[in-house]
Parts: sequence; structure tokens; C-alpha cells
Amino acid sequence: MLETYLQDHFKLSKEDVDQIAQFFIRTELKKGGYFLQAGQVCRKVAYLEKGAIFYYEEIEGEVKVCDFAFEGDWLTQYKSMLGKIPSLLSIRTLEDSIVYELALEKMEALIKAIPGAGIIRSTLAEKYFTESADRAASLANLKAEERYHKLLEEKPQIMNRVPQYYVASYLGIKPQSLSRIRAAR
Amino acid sequence: MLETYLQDHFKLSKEDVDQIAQFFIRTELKKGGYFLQAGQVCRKVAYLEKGAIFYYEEIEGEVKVCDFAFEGDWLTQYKSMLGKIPSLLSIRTLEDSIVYELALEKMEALIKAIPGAGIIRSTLAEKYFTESADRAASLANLKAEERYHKLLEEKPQIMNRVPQYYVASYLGIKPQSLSRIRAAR
DNA sequence: TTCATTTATTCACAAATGTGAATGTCTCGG
DNA sequence: CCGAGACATTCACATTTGTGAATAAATGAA
Repeated sequence: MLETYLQDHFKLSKEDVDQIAQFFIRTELKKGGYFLQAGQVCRKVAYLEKGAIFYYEEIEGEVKVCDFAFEGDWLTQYKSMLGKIPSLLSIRTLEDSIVYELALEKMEALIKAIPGAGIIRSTLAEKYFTESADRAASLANLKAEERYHKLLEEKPQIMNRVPQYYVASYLGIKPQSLSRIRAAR
Repeated sequence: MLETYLQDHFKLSKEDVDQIAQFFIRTELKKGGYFLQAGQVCRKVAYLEKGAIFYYEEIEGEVKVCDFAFEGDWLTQYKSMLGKIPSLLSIRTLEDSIVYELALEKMEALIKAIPGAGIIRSTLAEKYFTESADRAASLANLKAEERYHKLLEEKPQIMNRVPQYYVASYLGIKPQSLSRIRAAR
């Protein structure tokens, strides 16, 4: 529930939460549907109420996965939104999903109108920056098997909800290598 | 020159630039000096006027380099500054350097006072997010030799100004492997 | 259900990177 | 200028990961 989430995570008053929640639009996405297609400028952020999402870039026909999201996560393509430039990434569902979308202009208006609402934006910035820095650090400093186990701890649902070859791509290895790692014990 | 930089990159009026520049403090750092030490909360951003800088984390006695900066780059530890939490990273010079520091409160005051000044903050956010996302993508999708050549294109001065074992660490490989890659042609 | 397609596993071998040690080179303080 | 310590290179060998192919298992549409 969006309101519950906002109240629990952002310490906003009931009135603020209700007012803020009005600007979000509930959207259902079928499995395989797009939250954002490569080439579009991202003009929204969203709360993922239900479902599973992956971010990827297609390079020379290869799908390169760079992030996943599940219930309770936020969605946006920060770089595209910030720079108002077409996204190189696509953001797509892995399951039927429900998102609450907040248009960029509305977020900006909200932040001006309601002092506490700025935390939504900084939460997104922190999330995105932290995650990609962490992923880079893992890729640079851990071997594939360690990255896999770290990912299992951070996102325990992952092997149940994501095709294994997407997980392999995210880990920076080939599907066969992930199979091998999983087979060892 | 800080003023020149602000004017050229941020399209601010001469008056705004002069006013903004007043809040920066010029600081000289000796080779090996710290801009930020692990454990400190980062409460500043800075423009690197001259010199060379590296960001690293020390894990089990190992130095893990995660970024470099040279003249014209901006410095801060975004995660620590945003979350007001102690930094895991240290930021340190590789040469005698000159930075212009802007305290966080002053940046916030500036942004309120001068409409155009917000671009400083969003430039920093974009820089940091984009760089770590790019580094992650390189580490996941390219092999060491390709990462090395990409780095050479992006930061041509790097091999002249940074000890090679730090470059290796940044690339996610061992110094011997970087030697081998360089020896091949 | 059935069957075609997609996804996962396994294998043998190739290629990339790590490891430890020996050696060579550079740098900077005395 | 010298010499010690830091840094870079090279080598032989170990380990990790990639590759291509064969097979098995899972999935989803009719």
C-alpha cells in the first residue's frame, strides 16, 4: 500500500501522505510490459506495489541486465530523468505488476508545496547511487561465486522470480558459469 | 580558475558567479593528503583546481580504488553527505593539489538564495551516479583489456599520474595482469 | 494434455586472470 | 651520489570463467 509505505518510511503526517498520494497514478503492467523503453526520456518515478522488474541495456543484440526491483522498491531512470535525455536502458516487468507512478512535474510541485516531500527525491538519489556503486565494488573486488552469494542475501527471492540467465548477466558472467557455481554444493 | 569554470559550465551571470565563488574556500593539499578520511561524515563538495585525487576503500588491509579525479572535476562523497553517515571511503591526493571547498550548509543556502545555483548540486549528482553506473557496466560487460583501453580514452593522463597498481585496482584486476595487458602491443 | 520453444545443465576444452616468486627499475631522502 | 623501499615486469603454474555443443528440464500456447 502506497500510503502505508510513505508513512512508515518518510515520517510524514497523515495529511501530507494523503495529499501526496493523490498525485500518484495506479498502473497495471502485464508480464513483459515496459515501464520505460530505451529511447524515451524518463519523466516519472514510481513505487512498485507488486511484481518484479528488470533494467537492461541491449548492446549488439545482447541483453545486459543492470538492476532488479521488487515490491517496495522505487523505479526510475535517474540519468535520463535528470539530464532530460533519451534512456539507453529499458525497464520491464518479469511478472504482472502494479506501480504507482508520479510524474516528474508533479514531484517537483509536491516538493515545493510540501516541505517533507523532498525526501522522496533524495531517497531515490541515494538508492540509485548506492546500488550502482555497490554493484561496481562487487564486480571489481569479488569473484563470481561471492557476488552470487551476496546477491542471494540481498535479494533472496531472486532465483525464484528471475530467469537465471538474467541473473547471470547482472552478475557479469555467462549462464553456464552460474549453473556451475550453483552446482558446486 | 573557479569563476571561469562556473561561468563556462553553468551559464550563470557574472554577478551570480562572483557571489557564489565567495563561499568557496581555497585549500592546498600536499601529496598524500586527505580530502576526506574514512569515518568522517562528508559535509562539503569541492572543485579540483589542480592536482590528482583517488577515492578508495580499505578492506582487510587492501586498498580498493573506486574513482579518480583530476583538474576540473568535482569532489565529494555523495553517499556520506546525503545520508549524513560516516564515509567508508577515503579521498586522497596523488599530487600536491588545490581545491575550492564549499561547505554543505553554504551550498544549501546558496541554492535557496540564487536560483541558478541548484545546478551545482544536480551536476554532482549526475556525475556521481553516471560514473558508478558506467564503471559497473564496464566491469560486468567488458574484459580487463577493454576496460583498460576505455579508461585510457576517458582519462588519457591516467598512466602518467597514477601508480599503476591503483589503476589495476580500479579496473578490478591485479597489478601483474595490468602489466601483462600493457605488454601485449 | 501435447508439443514447440525457451531455459538450464553438463561437459571438454580454450582463454583470461590470479598467484607467488624472481628480477628489474624507479624514486626520494640522506 | 647512494641505497633502501616502493613499484613494475616477467615467468611458470593454478584457478576462474568463457565457449560451443549436446542434452535435459521447464514453460506456455493451442
